[in-house]
Amino acid sequence: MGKATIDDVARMAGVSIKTVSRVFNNEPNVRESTREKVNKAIAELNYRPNLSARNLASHRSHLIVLVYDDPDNYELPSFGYVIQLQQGTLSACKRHRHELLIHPCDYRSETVGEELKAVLDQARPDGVIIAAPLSNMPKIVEPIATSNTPHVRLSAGTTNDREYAVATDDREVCAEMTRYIASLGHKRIAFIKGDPRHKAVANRFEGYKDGLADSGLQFSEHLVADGDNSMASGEACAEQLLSQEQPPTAIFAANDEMAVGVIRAAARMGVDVPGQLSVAGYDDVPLASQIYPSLTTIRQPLAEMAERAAEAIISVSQDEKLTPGTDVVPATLQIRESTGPAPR
Amino acid sequence: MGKATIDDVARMAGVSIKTVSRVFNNEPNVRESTREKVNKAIAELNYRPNLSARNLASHRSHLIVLVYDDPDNYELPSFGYVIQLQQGTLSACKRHRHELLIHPCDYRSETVGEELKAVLDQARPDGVIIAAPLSNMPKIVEPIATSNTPHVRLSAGTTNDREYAVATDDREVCAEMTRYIASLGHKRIAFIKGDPRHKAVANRFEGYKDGLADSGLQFSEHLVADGDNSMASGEACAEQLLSQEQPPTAIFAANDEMAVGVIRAAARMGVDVPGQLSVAGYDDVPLASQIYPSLTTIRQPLAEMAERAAEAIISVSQDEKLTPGTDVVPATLQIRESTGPAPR
DNA sequence: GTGAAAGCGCTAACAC
DNA sequence: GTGTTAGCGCTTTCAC
Repeated sequence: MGKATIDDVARMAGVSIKTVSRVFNNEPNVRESTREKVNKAIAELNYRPNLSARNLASHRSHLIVLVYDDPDNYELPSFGYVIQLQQGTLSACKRHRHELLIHPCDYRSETVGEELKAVLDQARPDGVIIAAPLSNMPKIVEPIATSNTPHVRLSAGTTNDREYAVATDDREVCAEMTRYIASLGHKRIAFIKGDPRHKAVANRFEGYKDGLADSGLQFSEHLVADGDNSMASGEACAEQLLSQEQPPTAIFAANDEMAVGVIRAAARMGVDVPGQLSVAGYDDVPLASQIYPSLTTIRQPLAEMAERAAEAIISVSQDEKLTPGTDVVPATLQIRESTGPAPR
Repeated sequence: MGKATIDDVARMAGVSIKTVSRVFNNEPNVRESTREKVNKAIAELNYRPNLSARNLASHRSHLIVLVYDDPDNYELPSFGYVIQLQQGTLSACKRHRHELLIHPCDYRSETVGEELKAVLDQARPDGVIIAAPLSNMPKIVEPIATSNTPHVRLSAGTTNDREYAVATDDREVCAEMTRYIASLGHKRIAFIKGDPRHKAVANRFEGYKDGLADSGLQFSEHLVADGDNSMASGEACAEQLLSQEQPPTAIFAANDEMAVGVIRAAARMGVDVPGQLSVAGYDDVPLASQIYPSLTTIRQPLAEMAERAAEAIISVSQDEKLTPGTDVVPATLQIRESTGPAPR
């Protein structure tokens, strides 16, 4: 009655439980005829090994935990973010008969670290996938890392060469965005750099320079400002850039937060976006499509990234350690209202 | 290091493991001073019981499975549905230290029943929450029922008196909507029925008739059209209804998709909404608040329904059986722009 | 190739 | 009140 145990199968097939275990786990050293007998019994009894028993004995849970920012704090547009992450993870899970446990968390909470530790200690998942922006928060990542659970960070700004991560080809797609802006007729395209500690952000700056070169535009230090990834820094940089004698007609910020800061600064200064100033960001955070004007930005292929992360975890749970390095998945432009033809 | 076991705690507190178990599970018959000693050791070692071991020994997994229609098959509007279900379930889970395993499924798949059985046999969750429309499909519900796992169906059209379920008062709220429309002065209020296979939809029609009666209006077959839940069918029905000699001044559709179809048809026919025609729907899909004019509709409290279902499962996993019956969570009218005073 | 025995970390049933 | 003894259903180790 759906409750067949390994003993039932062993009895029915006339072998020991160990042999059943071997067959089910595709281990070698089983005679073909024995394997068939066992498989027949498994099918007949509709046997499914009890996950808990398996986990307890083998330290493998066939469980993956997905950690992301609680959409409770947002509105509809962020739902797509969550669903994509889930779908990507699930497709890998289904393929390998793993289960997905979701764990949205509020990074503002004091106890979020404790909470995560509790989940990992209790459920002992085979691995954890940490979505951006949480993947960049020590408060989140550290408890997971110290719990010794294999984990994959998605689009982590900083990468540790000893870990495996999944990210997008920041440099290439930033070059593409820059070329797109140039194609609208802009000649003075500024860039706001992000926190220099984030390696990814450095790549974005390189991409911007590549794009300028590709478009036959001159790079100028006057069109570069140093932000720190915060909205406030975006505002400050925008003010600085726009109060020059030859202000830019477009500003490309290394992340959406800063880009939103630019839009706010422009509004305050009476600069029309996109009429007088085009603005672009990076990440396609939910807010990007909510503000007015909606933000042209770069969108990461979340489902595919999550899927790769899950695959990595699953493949490793059968062997040893996640091989260090970063898997790169291409990102795409999301053209919205904040960019338009150059003025005049 | 985060791997403290019950033995470690027992040793540290100078008691037996059974006493630790008792303390952790809040069982009675432990002297207060002992309890304190143990709790101190638990805190010091940061002890978390291993879920698998617990499950194996107690047949309680502290896991809830949420089953819903795979949003892969849909578009953005359905995401809110999924997120609400998840959030409702999660808030009950967090409160009781349970974990949530999600299982979207494609009801079109041949093997969906097998798949569900496999999940339940392996993970042995404390319970399963089945969201509509899957909660109405024998193909989905039956494998779960026969697996003997406690399950709660959300908004199931048909209910079995031996089971516990959570639903909305479709009929009552539809009567309420009808009365509301009548209160605006409308005398000819039409109704568009949905797919007849959905029992819930039949209830909506009954509610419409109740509402007419309550308002002293005559029911007329000429004011009823048969849709199939699609937007296209809403358009077709609207055309049919509006081209009568005595066209209705209000149309209440059994779901939002069809109501949106009505609005589109009206726009095409040059009928002003709500000036000449009031329109109402059911479900409060995201699109309802996005279109112009925004749609007056009925909102199901999905998160709350899921939360109740989870609470029921959790409370029962500590005792015996889900008490049969249907918990009714009231749906509410969302009055927006598409309804207004009757013309003239 | 196959099986017997020993546990994984917990809870249940029953002592004391 | 508290501890002891058995398992839960598997995998692991190691013997055969």
